[in-house]
Amino acid sequence: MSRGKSAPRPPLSRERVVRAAVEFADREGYAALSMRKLADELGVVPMALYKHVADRESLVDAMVDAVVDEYEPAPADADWRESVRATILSARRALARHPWAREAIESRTDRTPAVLGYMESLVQHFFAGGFSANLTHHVMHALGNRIWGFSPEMFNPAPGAAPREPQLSPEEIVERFPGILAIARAAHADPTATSCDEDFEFSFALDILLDGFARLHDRGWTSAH
Amino acid sequence: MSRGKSAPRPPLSRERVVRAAVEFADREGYAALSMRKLADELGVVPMALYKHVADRESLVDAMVDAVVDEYEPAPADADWRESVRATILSARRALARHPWAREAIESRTDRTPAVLGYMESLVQHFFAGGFSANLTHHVMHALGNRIWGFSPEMFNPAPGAAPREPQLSPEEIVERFPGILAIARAAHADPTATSCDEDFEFSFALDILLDGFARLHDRGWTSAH
DNA sequence: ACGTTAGGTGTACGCTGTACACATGTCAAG
DNA sequence: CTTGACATGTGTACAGCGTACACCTAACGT
Repeated sequence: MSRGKSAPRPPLSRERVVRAAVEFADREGYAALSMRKLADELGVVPMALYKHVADRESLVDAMVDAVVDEYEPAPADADWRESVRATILSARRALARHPWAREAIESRTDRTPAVLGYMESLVQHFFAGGFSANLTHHVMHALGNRIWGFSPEMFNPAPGAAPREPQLSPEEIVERFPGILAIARAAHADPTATSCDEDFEFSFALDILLDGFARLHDRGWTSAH
Repeated sequence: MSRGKSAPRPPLSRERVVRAAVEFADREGYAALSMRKLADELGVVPMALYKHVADRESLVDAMVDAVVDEYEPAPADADWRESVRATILSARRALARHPWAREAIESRTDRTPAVLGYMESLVQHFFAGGFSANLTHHVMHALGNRIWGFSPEMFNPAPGAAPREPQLSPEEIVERFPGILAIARAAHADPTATSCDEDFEFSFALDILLDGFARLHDRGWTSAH
């Protein structure tokens, strides 16, 4: 009799699971993502997911891979500096589309092949610019998580999170943290602005690092291990 | 009669709870810490903790505060650069004593007064060096999480964590990630060494940033907002 | 002597990841 | 056509989590 059931649900697949997870996290945030809610989303019982992903950890791995897949390659004619910069800013654009990816990436301990591939591409940009393996090693460390297009939020709390406590009165802030207050105001032409231009801050720090790399490279720097 | 009970347990207090939590995390790791296990540790029922801390989040806040309290002030006669460097390296030493603090700090969204006080002290070092509020704002962003004494682990997986999958064969690594392999080897005089000198990498990146800050400061740089 | 309160207890709820046994539907081999 | 294997989805169950809420008990100020 086949089945004229109400919902002729397409069969699951690893790819469908991962895509649904990405969309769910885009919509509801990383913290809201759970195996059970994702199963609900797919109209399926939680354990069904485990036929397609080993566990939650490897699902997140796959989600990160999906983000990395969105990175755009650097223009072919660029020098090392432009290549690295363009690649990292492309990562940053992908991150803007998937804000949860920051938390996901920070929580990873293992590197998937896709992730290693991305890091390899950065390394090759430095090599193409004549960087030694030694210097490249150190500059990759110095970039750190910045290769994923994010730097830690210094002043802006995570979006959508209300402070847990009243914390401090304005008077106390003025008295105890005048410096923080001053620099918070100094960054904005509009002194009532509440949030920083994160893109600017990101490029600012990135360029300082790239400048430093260039200088070390020019003078043939190497660590004296 | 009074009570000659077997365990004349000292009464709980917020400080005792926090200290026990710090010791537990030192010993068992951040992931292992739960309200229930901590209560066990203190010979008390889980809900008893809630008489002293509002919830798990504010317990972690207090734990981070405890770490920040261990930071040592910079020598009084140092210039801005030495002061900042010494302060941050002091934070790094505290982090070495409390490895869980990295995860804890990364998971914070609100800043406690103690945390703001630490940031304020850094800001004041820059001010004392003649930095404008504007430049100080940007350099604080550029430092990012580095002010807490850590940079992201690029290559070393979290200590004590076994890889979940065999991942890739050595042949595949050689073929697909020659650059990563090269830089992994280049950093160590001993090519069989498996881990990086994280302290070196940390200072390396920190000094590049401080160099950059000094240069911008010397030329009176300001963002053209 | 008595009401208030601070601190510890016990129970309970809803949430999480996932182990395990089971049902079903598809397909290859006999 | 039958049969057995395999892939896929289901259902139940368990241990763990944070924490709300009602309760008890001991100490203390009046």
